[in-house]
Amino acid sequence: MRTEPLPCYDEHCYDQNASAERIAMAIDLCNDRGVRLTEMRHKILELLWEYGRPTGAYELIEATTRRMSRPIKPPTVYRALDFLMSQGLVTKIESRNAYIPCTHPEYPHECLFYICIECDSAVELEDPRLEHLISQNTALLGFSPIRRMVEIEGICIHCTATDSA
Amino acid sequence: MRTEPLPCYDEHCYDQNASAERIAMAIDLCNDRGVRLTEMRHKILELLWEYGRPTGAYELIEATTRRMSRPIKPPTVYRALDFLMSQGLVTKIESRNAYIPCTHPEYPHECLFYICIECDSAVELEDPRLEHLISQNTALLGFSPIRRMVEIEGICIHCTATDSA
DNA sequence: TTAATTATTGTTATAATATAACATTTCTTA
DNA sequence: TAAGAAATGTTATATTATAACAATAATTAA
Repeated sequence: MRTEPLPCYDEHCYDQNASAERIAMAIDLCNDRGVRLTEMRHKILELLWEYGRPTGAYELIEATTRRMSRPIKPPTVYRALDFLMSQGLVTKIESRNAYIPCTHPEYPHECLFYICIECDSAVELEDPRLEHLISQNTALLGFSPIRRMVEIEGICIHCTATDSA
Repeated sequence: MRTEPLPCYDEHCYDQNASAERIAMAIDLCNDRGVRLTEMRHKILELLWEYGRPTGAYELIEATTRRMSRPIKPPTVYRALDFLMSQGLVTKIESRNAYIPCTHPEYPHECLFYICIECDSAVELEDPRLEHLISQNTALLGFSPIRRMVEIEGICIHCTATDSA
């Protein structure tokens, strides 16, 4: 069972592991948009990058409580998560009730998550063909899409290797 | 806000609204597989077809309690749902914490759900291209998929018409 | 055909996830 | 600096789901 972050297979992604760079990007992005990445929001985004895997809200509540040496309550963390999601900085993995930092908040995108049920890693991919395919279906149905969730659970390459070793 | 069931756009689907036929199909399928569609499981599947939309577990608990004139507790309903999901008769809509009967339990399939955030309807589509696309990505990642969730939230054609009227 | 075994359901309690409502603090800007 | 807006703190509770063990029903083996 691996817990370290996995590399990103997206050509746009220069370094998925660089938590500090991700935070810097988030700060810039919030400045550009005129929204505030407050201390609480910052800390929670930072924690999510450190964890590098889908993380539950209550795990984040405990982590911020430890890190800030005072009790942080659920609404505080949920509100920060709502903000981060509204800015595309974080995505909720619905099938796990867990939150993961977004690799590419800088431009709008539709992503797929490949989630390993053994090591809990999640890889984010973008695939324009998926968007195309969904667009075709929505046109056929007369459906106006707003939010898309594509989550594929399975066994990642590392755990497959470990399992067979 | 519409609540009646929507037609199925899948060419394999001869009549999505025929709850009785769906139940008959489930009975046959369970017989063939040597598993038991008990009274409780039957009732809950029936309720799901009657509701015709993603339905929460606690809504089902209340409905079975009414229908059976005695208190049905959460574990009973959750266990029935687990069984129905294991047989492909029901799918959980993860983004809503809700359950919906599956249009095509008779053969293995990967489906997409188009969920209307106004009328709560959910249309199930199958699209082999999605499967193909995901297979390509999983091959690239060395990822072995087990379970796939594709949920698209938006506004359905009926609500779009109603909204603009 | 009954006893043993397994599968299912009942029951109680509680875990895990999330939000409502209102008070307080912090930030922005007039 | 005061007023208004935004964010956070706090308490309580809603919602979703499962653990653990008891009782019952169905199936199988003797």
